[in-house]
Amino acid sequence: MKNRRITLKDLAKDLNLSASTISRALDNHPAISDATKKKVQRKAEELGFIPNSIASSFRTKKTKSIGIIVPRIDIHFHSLVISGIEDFAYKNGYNVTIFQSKDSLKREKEIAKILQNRMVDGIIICLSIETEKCDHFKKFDKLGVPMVFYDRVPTDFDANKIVINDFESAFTATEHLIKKGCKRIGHIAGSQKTDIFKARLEGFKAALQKYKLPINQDLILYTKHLGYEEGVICAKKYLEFSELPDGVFCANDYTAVSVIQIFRKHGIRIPQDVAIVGFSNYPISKIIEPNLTTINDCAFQMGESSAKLLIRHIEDKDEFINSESITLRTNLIVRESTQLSDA
Amino acid sequence: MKNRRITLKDLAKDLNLSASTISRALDNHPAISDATKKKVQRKAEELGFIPNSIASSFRTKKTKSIGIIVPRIDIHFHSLVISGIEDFAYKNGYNVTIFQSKDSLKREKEIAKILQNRMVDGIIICLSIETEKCDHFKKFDKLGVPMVFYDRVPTDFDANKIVINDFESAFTATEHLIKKGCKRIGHIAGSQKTDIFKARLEGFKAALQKYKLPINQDLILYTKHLGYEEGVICAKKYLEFSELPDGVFCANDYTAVSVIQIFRKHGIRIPQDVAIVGFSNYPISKIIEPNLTTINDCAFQMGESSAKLLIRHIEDKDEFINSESITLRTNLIVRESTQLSDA
DNA sequence: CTGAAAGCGCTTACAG
DNA sequence: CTGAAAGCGCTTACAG
Repeated sequence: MKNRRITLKDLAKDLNLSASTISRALDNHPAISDATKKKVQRKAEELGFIPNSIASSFRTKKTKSIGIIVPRIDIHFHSLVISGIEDFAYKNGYNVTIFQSKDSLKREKEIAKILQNRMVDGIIICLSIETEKCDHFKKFDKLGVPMVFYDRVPTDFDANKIVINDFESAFTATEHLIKKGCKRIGHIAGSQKTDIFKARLEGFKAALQKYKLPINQDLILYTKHLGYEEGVICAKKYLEFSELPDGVFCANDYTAVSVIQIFRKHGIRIPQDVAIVGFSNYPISKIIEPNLTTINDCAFQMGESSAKLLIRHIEDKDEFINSESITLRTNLIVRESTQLSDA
Repeated sequence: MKNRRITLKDLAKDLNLSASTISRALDNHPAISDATKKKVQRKAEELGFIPNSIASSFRTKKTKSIGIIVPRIDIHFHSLVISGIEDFAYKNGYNVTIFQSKDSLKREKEIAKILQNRMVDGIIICLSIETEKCDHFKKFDKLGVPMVFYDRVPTDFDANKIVINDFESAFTATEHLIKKGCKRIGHIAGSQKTDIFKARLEGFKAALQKYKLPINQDLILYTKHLGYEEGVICAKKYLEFSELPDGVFCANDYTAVSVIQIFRKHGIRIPQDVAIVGFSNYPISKIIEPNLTTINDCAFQMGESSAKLLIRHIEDKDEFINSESITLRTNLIVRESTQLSDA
């Protein structure tokens, strides 16, 4: 029982007006009289007219659609970013089409190819972990399709970027430990191939230097993916030392959680014996006992900002701007893993 | 420096062929000679021709696009489902556009209105918590746009559904506690306005009945949203009883985690004194100590199945099928919260 | 095996 | 304030 859908023409015939007038009336065009607009709107409502957005996109070459490429959407950080993007996009009449690169460069390239078919007005990207060169994205510049990168951003060309200040955040986290009296501070680092983890390590070192604490290379442990299991291994390494660290700054919350759990199993009190700081403010940081002090990386806001920047670039192309780079403010959330609760 | 994009016509002129032939050649149409196909494909490659998918959609009335409406994408369950949908859709040449209802009926209706503009070939939906009547989705049936509902599904009309067997899963979870020797089993229930939580409560009761255990209403605690904080409150209620339960089946993992934490704080051993089972297999269930025994609700598979069913309905409309309902298998993952580890 | 032609449903520059 | 006309870039039924 599929009825043919109502088109502009149907409305036009019904009202004895031209399709042009109908189109303008529905678009609230200033040249159309209020009487006509009312009449058209009422009729459109009555017949249940829904404009064919594909036809409109085809004609205007605007899809009001944003493409997103993320490594995986089931990683909490990315799902929060996407949520922020969707929220801002929705409010501004854009919809959001998502693709997962699965951290595969090959798949990222495939997706980039697909997105050239004019399905979207702009693209928001977090690079796959495998991506080192971004040639497959350069063509969008030529095509006039704006891009915004977040979190993992290209280093080989000038692009719109939304990032947090990893160096400064790591500095703040480490400084917090120092101010709590820690003198022998460890760091669990992420892959040094990734800029953001490199910056976190640098921020860590810089804080130690500022406060004239020695940088003890043994206390810096490196992981590949900052996974929970890798955190367990790091924690056990610390336990083998003749002297424990009295504070650990972990480059993410997963590893921080494993350190807390392993240390506690060995009767080490947190924060009295060792204070722990994480990074990202994952949901688990509020649940683990003791609650984890961590850096709030503002993922939702990162999504909002990405969408905002992208839509601005879509809607008014300022020929003088080549690229914009925005750094978001993070904040340290102090919880029990560095501070005894009052209770 | 935006160059005009290459179109079929450009290729046609270049090769002294008609646009029809180009179109067919690129589509691998059987009537076109292999020689021509080769020639066309080579030229297309050379000039960097990318077909305008909007024009094609407009013409064929197929967008190769799926719409998803979820309450929130930053809820882990939904992000897993979406991941499953994206994965299956991608393999089959579909892309995926997401909308968040934010659990608001008003917003869900707005989105339903937007999606009538022919942007998508089909829709996958998890109803907002506020939704009781689904009139705003019925028009898609008339329009011939297939829908698949998952998790929270409509009860007021016949629709394609993908669900798990909540009753049976709850039965299994409770039976597991009984077989571990529990005789006084509590249940933390979700809102009884939601079918799935009602079914979990029923499954709980059915297991008790089967094993001739009394159903003690006092031990059944009701929450609104099964939130972590609500779980804390429930756990404290249990502590006020003259006799503790010796097992608790929680309708989700968050409340199970809070029960574990609160009980342990009061020196209650888990599983020796009280055994705990959750529901959903959230990431935290593997991290909390003791690890949580829980029902794996197969969220990713639910996404895959939803996409598979939807695409089947999009691609070959079988006039005889009015609606399909698929129930997925779940499984109990036994961990330390009900069983002492060997270590 | 290939081509000419029509048309999908809008929007908009131009004319009045 | 309104209309006639062209056209966006494809696809496909029809013809040869």
